[in-house]
Amino acid sequence: MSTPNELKLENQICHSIYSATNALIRAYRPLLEALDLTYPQYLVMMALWEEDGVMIKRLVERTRLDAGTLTPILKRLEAKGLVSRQKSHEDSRQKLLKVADKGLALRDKAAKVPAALTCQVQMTLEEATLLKQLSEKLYKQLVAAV
Amino acid sequence: MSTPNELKLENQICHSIYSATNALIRAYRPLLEALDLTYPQYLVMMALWEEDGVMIKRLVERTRLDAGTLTPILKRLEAKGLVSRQKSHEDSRQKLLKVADKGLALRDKAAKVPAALTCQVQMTLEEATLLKQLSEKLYKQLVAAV
DNA sequence: GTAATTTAGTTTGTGCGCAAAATATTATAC
DNA sequence: GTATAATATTTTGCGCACAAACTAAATTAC
Repeated sequence: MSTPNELKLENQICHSIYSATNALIRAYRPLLEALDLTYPQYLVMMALWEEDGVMIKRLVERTRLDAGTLTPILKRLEAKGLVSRQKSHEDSRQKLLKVADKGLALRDKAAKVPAALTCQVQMTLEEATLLKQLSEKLYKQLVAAV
Repeated sequence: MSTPNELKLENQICHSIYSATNALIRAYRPLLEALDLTYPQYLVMMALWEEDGVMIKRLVERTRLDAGTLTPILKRLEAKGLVSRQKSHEDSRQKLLKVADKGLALRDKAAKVPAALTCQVQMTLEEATLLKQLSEKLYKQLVAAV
């Protein structure tokens, strides 16, 4: 018996998305190295640059990383002096995150990253937008399916 | 100065793809647990079910995982008795991979996974196909951009 | 035929990604 | 007001993902 079609690699949507994502993170790496950030760290910084002074719970929502993943990332960002973590006074279970001066200074450098990455991808704006929309749809359905 | 648009999370294509991929792997997890496989291990098994008796180099091409990632995955598959690894006689740098009986038996169980996963995603065939095509395009451009 | 290069695969070290368990604090029940 | 449950975060353990360094074998210079 030969391989059924649905088990053929070339028919796996997940394989395509999976390898595209890995390739994307790999493409970000040399660009982010200049900022001494990994991609997930960069995600967290973007979330905080846009909305500062939030709790971890909020970052979980925004970055879509889970809490167990965020804790060590935030510790590393704190160790680099980019972010501060302090107990909330209202609710001491929570931790308040703030971008430090050094973290804010990094934003200008970071602003060059998206364009540099885009250069490596010759997709039209329509294609890129469509890819984003479809990915969003997939994400939301999978999260809802729980 | 507020966050420039290109640094806003909602404008990050990569964030969408990244979180969609993570959600996808998470959705596969309970289905693959029944086979005692992780998603990358499942990828490797699919590659081997379809084309058996190959070298690692060939698996790197097919699965798009790198050699340093594959080595420990293949060791785990061997430890589970699903795959054998033996030195090639023609070229003893290479290792010949073969699906073991137990690995072949797993294919029938695995055949049910794709349909089960599809149930969680309410996308049309057109959307799914488009997502796959766009992911492929992105992957190929990023790999070529090196 | 030996030195230099290339190739196939492994090892090492760091950082996720996440399930499950643990900790600590707050809210709810009664 | 104390037991119980819920919430926020951390910890633990395992399996990638991958760059860089390494090992061993085969090619190629010459």
